[in-house]
Amino acid sequence: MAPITTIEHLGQFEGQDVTLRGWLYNLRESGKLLFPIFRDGTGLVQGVMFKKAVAPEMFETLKGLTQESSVIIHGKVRADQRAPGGYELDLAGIEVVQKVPEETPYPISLKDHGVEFLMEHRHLWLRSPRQVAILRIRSEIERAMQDFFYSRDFIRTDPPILTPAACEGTSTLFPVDYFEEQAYLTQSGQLYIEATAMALGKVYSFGPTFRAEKSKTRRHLTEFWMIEPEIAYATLDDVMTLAEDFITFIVKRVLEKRRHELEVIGRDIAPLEKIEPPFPRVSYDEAVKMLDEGFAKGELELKFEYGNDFGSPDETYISSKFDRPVMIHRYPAAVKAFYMEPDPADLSKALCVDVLAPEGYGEIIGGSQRMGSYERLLERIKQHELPEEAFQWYLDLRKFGGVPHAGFGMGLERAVAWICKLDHVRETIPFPRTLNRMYP
RNA sequence: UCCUCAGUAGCUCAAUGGCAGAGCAUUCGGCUGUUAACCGAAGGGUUGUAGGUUCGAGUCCUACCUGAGGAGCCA
Repeated sequence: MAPITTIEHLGQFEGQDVTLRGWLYNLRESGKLLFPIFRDGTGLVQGVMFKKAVAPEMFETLKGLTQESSVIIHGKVRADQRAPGGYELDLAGIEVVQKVPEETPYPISLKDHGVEFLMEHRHLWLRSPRQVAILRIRSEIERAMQDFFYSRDFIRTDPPILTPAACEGTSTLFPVDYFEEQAYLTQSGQLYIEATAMALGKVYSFGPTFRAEKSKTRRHLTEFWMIEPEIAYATLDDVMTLAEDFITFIVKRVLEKRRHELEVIGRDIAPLEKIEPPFPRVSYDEAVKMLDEGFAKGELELKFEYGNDFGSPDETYISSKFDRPVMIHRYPAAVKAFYMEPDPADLSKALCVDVLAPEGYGEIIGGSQRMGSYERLLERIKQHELPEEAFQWYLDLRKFGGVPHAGFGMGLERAVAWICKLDHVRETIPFPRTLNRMYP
């Protein structure tokens, strides 16, 4: 019995008989010759079957096979200049595991399809080479992120998904009936990992988060994955440097391990190769100057009003001026979250940072130094009309050995979309949840 | 919530207000090196829904439904 292997490892078996287990991706025929293309999740390989080389039933079996039928194939690996992957398989045998019925052919043909159709068949769309490549890159990024934090002695702590109260207002939360009580799906693990950071020093969390915003753009999902480090005795500068090293580490890992997948999706890797520290650090005030200049030159349609948060077009404009991620820091406290520490040099500003990805992908990281003072935090909670009782535990962190601490959160799907240069974040996650879609 | 665009065969799209079509997919036939193979044939339609204008509506008008991506908000 020939050894079982996968398409990505075929090169190790040149000249030998092997067994592959996968699916029929396409079938071309030319008279007495059949050219099936198989896929197995690791790649594509073309098989060749001459009518005279095999039993007549074998030839007819393959000839009648339909797209995406599952098959186990046996054949000899042969290097071939004409093959895109460098190898072909001279077929000796084929076992059909399940044949796709002719009356219900596989719906996703090799031609173009529209977004709605593909999303309706997401469970099958995932099989296409492009989607497989993207998910392999996503997996590599997930692994790289965690390798990065483990190599720096962070401990992973998992915050709850079900939470008792809103941390920034209820309008963007999904309510859940929790027995007799109202609960919500978390929109960030940050507040909880501030607590675990006080227990363990350097921690991170990685998990799903939920936003009920009615946003329908290429940058939004209602369910997305976020990785959040939180560090005791850290300042804004510390997390800005950490974010820079973090992004660089991830990009380098993808370039190292998933170069083939980047090729499959047609990603130009030159911009990724430029990702090196230091990243430009631009204060809010400096960024506003850039926007004013942009408006004066006619490169921006609307005049930016000082004190506002940046909109999407503003972020795109600023990031377009740099060839690597740009870190914008010290926004007006009024437009940022209640838990951010004020800048001692200008109390109207918050010690916070947004990292904007290059190539128009917008914000991928948001971080800050957290409020240290019990009294000031309590005042902010009251100002924002948040339920004080629900935040008692959070206030406790400032009462029992409070220390300066800081952290950030990165939206995984936006990072993957940028690294893969995708048009839409929906392709970065197996089953995207958007404003108008929960199926499949 | 607002703005813009789109909905015709299983899929991707055509059709000046005048006979609803092509490519792919499926089925049948042909081809010994095909690269989204190619060549020939067949089957396949409640033109998103409901009204309206008209001799006549896929096409024009109104409302609604569904979807898309942009604003706001955000990672």
